[in-house]
This record gives sequence, C-alpha cells and structure tokens, in this order.
Amino acid sequence: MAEKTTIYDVAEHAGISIATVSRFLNSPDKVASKTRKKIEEAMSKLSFVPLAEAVARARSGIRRIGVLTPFFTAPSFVQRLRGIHEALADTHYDLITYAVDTYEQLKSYLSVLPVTGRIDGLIIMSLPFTENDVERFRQYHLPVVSLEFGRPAYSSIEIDNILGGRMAAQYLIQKGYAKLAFIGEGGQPAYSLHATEQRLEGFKSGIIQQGAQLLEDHILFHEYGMKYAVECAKKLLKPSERPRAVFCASDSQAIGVLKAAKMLKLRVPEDVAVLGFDDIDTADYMDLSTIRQSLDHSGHLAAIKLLEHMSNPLAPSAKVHLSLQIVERHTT
Amino acid sequence: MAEKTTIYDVAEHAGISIATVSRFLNSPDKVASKTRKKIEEAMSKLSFVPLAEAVARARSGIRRIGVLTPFFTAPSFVQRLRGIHEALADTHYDLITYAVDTYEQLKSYLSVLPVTGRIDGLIIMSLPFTENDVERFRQYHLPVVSLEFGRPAYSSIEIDNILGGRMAAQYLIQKGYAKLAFIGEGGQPAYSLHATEQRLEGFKSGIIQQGAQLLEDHILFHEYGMKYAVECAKKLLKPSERPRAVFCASDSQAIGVLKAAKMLKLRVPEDVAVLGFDDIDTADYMDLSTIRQSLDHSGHLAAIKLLEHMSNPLAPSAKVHLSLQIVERHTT
DNA sequence: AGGTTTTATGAAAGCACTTACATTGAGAAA
DNA sequence: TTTCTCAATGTAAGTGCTTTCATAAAACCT
Repeated sequence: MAEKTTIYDVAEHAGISIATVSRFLNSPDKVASKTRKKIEEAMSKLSFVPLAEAVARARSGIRRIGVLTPFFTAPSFVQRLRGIHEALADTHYDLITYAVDTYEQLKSYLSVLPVTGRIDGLIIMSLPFTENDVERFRQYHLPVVSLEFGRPAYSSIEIDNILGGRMAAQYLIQKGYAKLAFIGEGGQPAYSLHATEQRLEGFKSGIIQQGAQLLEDHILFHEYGMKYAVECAKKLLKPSERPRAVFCASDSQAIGVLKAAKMLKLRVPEDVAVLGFDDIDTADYMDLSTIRQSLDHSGHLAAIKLLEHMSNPLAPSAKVHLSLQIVERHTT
Repeated sequence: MAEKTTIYDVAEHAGISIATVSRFLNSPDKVASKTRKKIEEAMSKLSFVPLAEAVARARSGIRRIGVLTPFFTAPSFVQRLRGIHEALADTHYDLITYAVDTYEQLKSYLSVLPVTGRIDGLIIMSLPFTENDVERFRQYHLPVVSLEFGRPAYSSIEIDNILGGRMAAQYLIQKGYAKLAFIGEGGQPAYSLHATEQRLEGFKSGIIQQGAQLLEDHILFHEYGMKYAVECAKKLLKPSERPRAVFCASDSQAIGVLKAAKMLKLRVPEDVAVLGFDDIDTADYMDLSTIRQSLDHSGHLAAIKLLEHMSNPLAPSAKVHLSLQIVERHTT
C-alpha cells in the first residue's frame, strides 16, 4: 500500500516548514507566490491529499455553516443569502445551503443536521421550528441563529411585521388614500410564518386607528407565484368597487399588481396606488414604493451573531429587531 | 465552535483515564464490565459522539459539490443555482457555494479547491479558467463541469452567444426596426467572459447580413449595476439620432433601458423597442421581449453531468449547447 | 540612512484520539 | 509466604494537521 504523503513530505520536498504548507492550504494569499509555486509543484509531484479527518481534528470543527432556506425562488431569500455570504467572505467557513421544499424535508433537516456533525453552525431562514428542535440543538451543541422567525430566549434576527403593517396603513392614509386593500400569500402553511398575517393584522389596526376603509372583499390571499399574484390582482382591481391603494405583503406580489394594473389599463398611482414590502432589488428597477426590511443586512447580522455563538458558546442569545423604513418611489 | 464533548469529558465524568475510554470504543472486551458500565453511563449523559466518527459519517454518507459563482447579485446566477439545487435535491449531496468577488479570489479557489478535498465535484458558473486549471483538476481527480464558459474537451453547458446576437438582429430587423443599438456590460474583465462581446459580434454580423444600421455611437458599455444601466440608456436615448431598437446583452440592462425610456417619456415599443437576453424571472413581470437561455435548466444539466462524472470517472466529457429562443412580449 | 510597520516564515503547542509501553494489584502456582 | 502471571488501567508518545507566537526579512516612511 502506498504510504500516505503528508504535509511533512510536501514541506520537505519544497524545503520549507509544514506550517507554510498548511497555510497554503487554508489561506494561499498569506504565502509568497514564489513559495506557493514550490508547494504546488511538490504537492502535485507527490500527489498529496490532506486527510480530512486530521484536518477536522486539528480544527476541532468542520468549518462549515449551514443555511436552511425555503427552496429559493423568492428574491428576498437570495438577498439574505447574499448578506450571509458577505459576512462569511473573509472567515474560513464554507456555506452549505439546504433548500427546503416540503414540510417533511424541513423536519428531517432539523432533526438530522445537529447530529451528523456536517456543520458547525446553522442559520434558519424564514422557516418555523419548535421548542423541541431548540432542545436538540442545545443537546448537540449546535449554535443556531434564525431569521424572520424566533424562539423565546434564542438568537434571531426579526422584524416587527405588525408595525410594518401599521406603517403601511399610516403612510397610505396620510397620502390621502382611503379605500385600501391587502394582498398576501396563503399557500403553504409551513412557510407562512405568520409574517403575512401579522402584516395584515398591523395593517388592519392602523386602518382602524385612522379611520379608513378595508372591505373584507379587499383582503385577498393567493398561492406563491407571479401568475397567481396577477390573477388575484385582476380580481381585485376589476370591479367598480375598486380599492384606491393596495398594500402587498411582499414586493413580488406588488409587482404582480403592477402588471395587472397595466393589463387593465389602470394608471399607477393615479388610479391605484401600490405599496410593497421587502424592498428587493427589483423594487428599485420598477419604481415600486415599499417598506424596506434590510434583507442583505439581516443576513449579515445573522451570520455575525452565529459566528459569535460559535466562538463563544456562552455568548448570550439575543433577538435583534431590525427597523423598517418606508421607501417612497412612484407607485404611491 | 460547537463545543463537542470529547473522550476527556467522558473520562473525567467516569473517573478514569482517556485511554480506557478509547479502549472501550475500540475493543470493549478489554475493559472491565464495571468500568464499562460507568463509561456507557457517562457517554450517554454527555451525548458523546467521537469526532472522527462524525467526520467519517459525514464524509461517507454525504458528498459535497461546490459551486463557484460570481458574487451573486445578478438574477441569472441565482436561477442557475436554483436549477442545480433542484437536481441535487434528492441525492445525498450537499451544495457549497463559493462566491467569487475578485480575480484573485477566483484564482485562489481554482488552485486550492482541487487540493483540499473539501469537495467531491465542482461546478464553475460563468467564470473563466485556464488550461492549467483543467490540468490541476485532472491531477487531483476533481470532476468539474462549467457553465457559460468551456474548455476544449471538458464538460460544459454553453450557449451560442454569437448565434444569439444574430438572432436578435434578425428578429429586430424583421420586425421592421432599422436603426439599432447595443448595450453591454464592460466592467470587470475577469467576469466578462466574452459573452457580451460574442453577442455583439453576432448582432453585428446579423445586421450586416440584413443591411440595417448600427452606428458606432449606438454601441455602449457600462459597469454592472442598475444605476449605470439607466444612465447609459439615457445617454443613448436622448439625442435626436435615437435608435429605433435596443438590444441588451442582459435582461437587467434591458430593464434599465425600460426605466430610462419611462423617464424620458418614450413609449415602448412605439418609440423604442427593447430586446433583452436571458429571460430572467423579472423579464416576464415586465413584459420584456428577450432571448431565452433556459437558466434553470442549464444549472440542472450541469449538476446532472457532474454527478455522472463523479460516479463514473471514465464518463466522456461533453459540451452541451443549449438552444436559444426568442420570447416575444410587449417591448418589441 | 535610520526607524517603523508589514509580510513571510518557522518553532512549537495544541486538537481528539490511538497505541505501545509501563504499572498495578489479584489471584495462581511455587 | 513468595514469586509469577495476567488482566485492567494509566502514561505518554505519536497521528496529520492548524494556529499562535516570535523572528527575520522586506517594504514603507520620513
């Protein structure tokens, strides 16, 4: 059996110390290019492959962070992912994305990930988990930070959806719109996360407070997807009893409304005003007024917090509440 | 770092030495049953899992695929990623994304990833690499499939950008537009990938063939980003010598042109027609005519091909050329 | 040139375990 | 009782790699 080549062999062959070889493996930019060349040469000559087990042992960790995310299709998830990536860019952590499609999958990941040792830390994005899961995370010492959903006494980055709804109401009413409507996503119960409902709740309460109108007929839910959004919006905008302004629980939906309005030859905001939620990249392109929850930033924060938990298991868990911000563009 | 319990903890808890614990793990019959009991007790109480075992399990059951992608901000990357994820969904592969920001980073990943054994297969997305890199991949037996960029005799999923450009020209001319313009992304040389240039080349050749007009002033490049796109489009659309139709090397840019047109109160397509490239999700929302390269599908294909290479190292490498398709909506 | 900061490197101390070797104390044989 | 085994356990030296710290060399600054 061929004797394993180790970094010692490589080091000897290249006439340098093992430390430098190791450094080359982990952060090549810290090694002079001249040395780098020598190492590369030696490694390829000896066809060296580091022993994963030894690496893991020496690092006492696998250096991987997992992200549990709804099967990414919604832009908002991508933006958060971007924030996470950014925060991890100059650490030595690899990012593994676990895209969740069904409730079963979610359950399975939640129970398996802590045990298998595939990751050193986990970010749960916009997905619900139970106190049981938390218990398991604790037992296996898996640090977890969640986004857009939280558990008591467990770190998370959240926004105040109720407040967001209220802000929307206040803003629209103040702009002079009295007959309001709401469009949200129904669909998958597992993912709903109350976020939509909370936004609606806040919206309602704001409306009551300020004395405007939100007819039952003007509260609509539809499945995730542009088609549905457009369809739904058409239904909303057609009748004579048309709302003056529509608040959507997400930008994607707002874009659907925009499209429907165009098809019905309605001017925005002259005939209907549209307000979204999220401020995804596209919102800017489309001049959509919306409520910004700093998506990139929230991902970033989650990653930072997770790193803290990982480097210091005693770090107190904390909930971060991101502030929301009305972004006025040309649809309101 | 997940504070793993070690055999030291177990040993301490059981009041014996680590060697005995280790022995218990490896050959339990060498340990007195009384001691054995104590160890078992301590282990279960501390929910101890030997690191090496965890590593081994993590490595044997689950393999890893890396994706090298431009720091993802462009929707087209995300869609391809989605396709990859989808293809991997019911396999036992974890997906690790490496977001590349600079040329140095790219170089570093390309040279280090094959060596470190962190991944079992690699997908390179829209990023250039050299024959040298290919050599290295071979040497370290790392299966690689690339997207939107290829190497001779190496598996990749590509599209014919020149043809795409030609299609654009043909289509626009046939629609009756004679004065044409082109907008592409300049910016980072590392990422450009010729794609833009090739599309322009094809566009030009198509125009020559059919005898239409493409003034030098009507060929513009700008940096990546919506701001730049809009700015650039404004410049293009302002003067009296305005083009009748604009072909953009990407949908994002086309959206920028749409926005600029709106700001300048130009009707689309009555005053200017706009044709994009990619057919990203948003294109549909915006009713943008475009040339579709099935992004999701290409990611999917790449993943499938990679899996094939991984399970059978002798599988012949192959280039897949995806076909392009004009999607006519309402901007042309 | 002189001093200071930066960068590249090596020495050596871990990491979580394994294992060869040493030690201990019982029981068996003398 | 003394000696000899031998099973049960501990000690400590590896394992291949990472990482901290110190140092030497190079790059910057007046």
